[in-house]
This record gives sequence, structure tokens and C-alpha cells, in this order.
Amino acid sequence: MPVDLSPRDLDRIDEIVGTRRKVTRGDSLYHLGGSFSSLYAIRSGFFKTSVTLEDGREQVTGFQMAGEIMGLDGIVSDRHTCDAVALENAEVCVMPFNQIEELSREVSALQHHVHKIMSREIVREHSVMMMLGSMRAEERLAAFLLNLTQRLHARGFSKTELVLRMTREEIGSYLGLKIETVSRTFSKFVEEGILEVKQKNLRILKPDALQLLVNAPASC
Amino acid sequence: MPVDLSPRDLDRIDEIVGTRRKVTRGDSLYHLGGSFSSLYAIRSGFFKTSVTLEDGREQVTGFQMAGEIMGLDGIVSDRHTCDAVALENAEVCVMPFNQIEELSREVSALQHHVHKIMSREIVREHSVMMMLGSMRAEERLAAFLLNLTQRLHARGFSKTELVLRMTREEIGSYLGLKIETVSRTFSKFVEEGILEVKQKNLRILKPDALQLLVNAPASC
DNA sequence: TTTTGCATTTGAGCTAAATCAAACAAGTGC
DNA sequence: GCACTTGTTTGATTTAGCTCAAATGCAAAA
Repeated sequence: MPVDLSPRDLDRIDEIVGTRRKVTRGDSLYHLGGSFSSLYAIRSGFFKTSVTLEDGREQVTGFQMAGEIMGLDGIVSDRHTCDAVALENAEVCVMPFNQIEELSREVSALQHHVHKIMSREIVREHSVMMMLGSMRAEERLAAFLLNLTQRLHARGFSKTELVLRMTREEIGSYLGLKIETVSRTFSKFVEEGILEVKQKNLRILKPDALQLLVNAPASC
Repeated sequence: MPVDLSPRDLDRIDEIVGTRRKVTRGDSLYHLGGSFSSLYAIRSGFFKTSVTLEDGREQVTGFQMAGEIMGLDGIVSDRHTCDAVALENAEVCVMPFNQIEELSREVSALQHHVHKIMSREIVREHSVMMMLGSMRAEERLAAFLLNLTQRLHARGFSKTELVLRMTREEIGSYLGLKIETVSRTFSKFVEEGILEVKQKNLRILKPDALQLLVNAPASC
């Protein structure tokens, strides 16, 4: 939380995030239908969230990394409406939501911070909708890679090198593409010298080319 | 707000929603980039929200009707990140967000209500992502029509008859389909006796058939 | 009434992505 | 080492939805 607060308020916020929980790769932080009581701040590790249709079709709704908040979907109905699975061993801070609300009433900076986090999630989802509704496969993958590297860079990682924590299938689900299309699009980027791919290790050779794909019309 | 509150608290909430604003069909309630200060509760009328790509591609992110809250996207950056356009003459309550936050600190029921509204929007967008990422054209239109009628029915309108306030193009943008595909899918539903279409007037003859399309696998 | 403009529908052909199928690579356990 | 599993890539073919084009219908303006 990047705001200046009195030491006393900071202490009280610290109390909320006192509990920690480790989640092993492959395990769930929470499940669709599970009762909601807390938000989670990721300390380390990497997650995916997904919703599932009656017939089994899964839609990955997002990937979350250290510093991000999970669980907001549960507030409305006191039940989680999606699954959250760790894609690598992770540790989260458990923040009981009633305590967050309680303290929010006293510390307006915290209150506004919570509102911003929720609003940011809404805006993020708008851009996913844009991706799914209006972009072609190459554009989607480019947007995805740029988004990932931006977030990783903000955490001190390289702008050009990254390790994917998710499978091609999970990328495909997130992007609304089949696994084969994801793979083919990766191969295309490699052929064009935009990307170096060694399994899950990526090196972006031409970030501008990716940026151009996202910005410019499909015809380019 | 469906909660029991003291008369005094109710009065104070009423004060927030004191101001009203009329929006003529075709006009914007707010614009991408415009400064954010208030949330809006729709009293009457119908809106669309949309985001636009650099190259002009528009993605409709939602349709809003009476009783729903707009403007949540602006909280995170104090700027609106999408456009909100009235699809029919509308009236909204202007609710200054700083007043909402202020009163939320004192009235915990209001606080929780605000959180629920934001969470509900996040969950709604998950289902749009599911639609855009995992469904076929017929399924998308079926899900769209069912969602519309459910919301209209909750407001006292017919479950089976409705008037579309948006164009086929706007439906297409929302569903990630071209206008021709929307039109053809409507025609297909008419041929199958699922729907009666007279311009923007719809009558749903077989709601179950629509429900089946959404639930059952594509192969049916 | 005719004209004009716009939204919608329908048809014909095309294409991006899906599907089907097979090969391949990298671990993992034995 | 080898079998086995899981994830990925590549090729061949199909298809859902897109593009291009034209017709139609409705409503407001002349």
C-alpha cells in the first residue's frame, strides 16, 4: 500500500495481514462455491483464476502475481464464483474481509485503496474483453506478452526475458484460442524474429513489433 | 439499497443522491479520459459502455438499465476509462464519490453495499469473458438474450417480450461478432421457432431452447 | 407521395482459427 | 537405461464466422 499513514494505522493494517498461507503448485487457494471470508494478497508465487461452464469448458479469467489481490469475486454473494489455482508454489497473506471493512471505516486511505483495487480489476477486465472480442490471435498473444512483461518489469524483472508459469493450454483459455493456435502463433513470432522460445522461457527480441501488433490495425 | 437503516442514515444517503441529470439518447454520460468524480445510479433509460482501440475498433463492455450503477471504472485513476452513451433518453442520480466514501465510513451497510456492487461488476465481467472466450455465436446470443430478459423481468417486465434498445452492431460488438453474424443468428432462431423478431421487438417462444444452448455442449 | 438515409437482412465466397491426427520433447518413476 | 505421462509442435483438412456485395425495409425529410 503506497500511502503515508501514521505508524499506528500502519500497525493496524499489519494486524490484518498477520496470517499467512502457503499454497502448493497445483492446489487451490479457493474454489467456486466455497464460502468467502477473506481477500488474499500474493506474497510470492503465481496463480490463475478460472470459471467453468456446466459442460466443462474452462475460461481462465486472469493470471495473478506477487503484490496482487485475489478473492474480490466473493464479496457479492459471500461465495467464491471462480477457482484460484497456484501455478507455482505460493504464499499469500490472508486478510479477513470484515476486518478490512472495519478498518476501512477508520482509515480513509485504506478505504480508498480498497476501492481502487476493485476498480482496477474492473478496468483490467475491460481490456480482456477488448482482447477477446475485437482482436485477432496474433494481437491477443502480443497483448498478453506485453502485459505480462510490464507487470514483471514493475516487480524488478527483465523487460525482455520471462518464464511462463502457465501452460499453452491455459494461455489459450485466457486468450480464447485453442492450444494449437497458441503454439502456431508462438512459432510465427519466432520465425519473424520477434521472440525466442525455449519451452517456457521467452526472450522478446522486438518488443516494438509486439506493440505495433496491439496498436495497429489488423491489416499490417 | 435493500437494507434496513435508521431514518437518519437513510436521510443522509438520500442527500448523496440528491442531484439528478438527464441524458438524451445518443449523448454521453461520461467519456474515456474524462475526470471522474461521481458514480451514477440509473433512474430510467438505457446505456452502453464501451472502450475503443487506437485503430478505432470499439468493444461494447456492457449494457446498463434502471437500478444499475455506472462509473466504477473511474475510481482507480480518477479518470474514466470507457465511454458511457445513452441508448434511450435517461435520467441518472449523480452521487459524488467522495461523499459516498465519507458516508461509507459511518454507515457500514452502505460500505458493504458499495463493495458488493463492485464485486458484482467483476463477476458479471467474468461471465462476459466466458461468453467471448468459450462460446459459439448461437450460445453467445442465447446467453445475451437470457441475461437481458432476466434483468428486465426483475424490473417487472415480461419474461418473453422485450424491445432491444441497441442496434445489431452494438450487440455484435458486445458479443464479439460481426453484425451479419448477429443478424443471421437471429434469423436462425426465428427459423427454429425459438424467437419472433420484428425489428427491435422480440418475443421468446422457447426460452428453454435458449437455456439449453447456453448450458449444453456445442454439439447439440 | 417520393426521396434520402440508415439499419438490417441475405447471398456468395473467403479466411482465420478450429479440428483431427501424428510426431516430438522433456520430465518422472521404475 | 526404459516405459510412461504430460505438454508442445507441426501438418492436413474443415468450418464458423468474416468480408464483400447487394437487396430490403423502415422512417424521417422534402
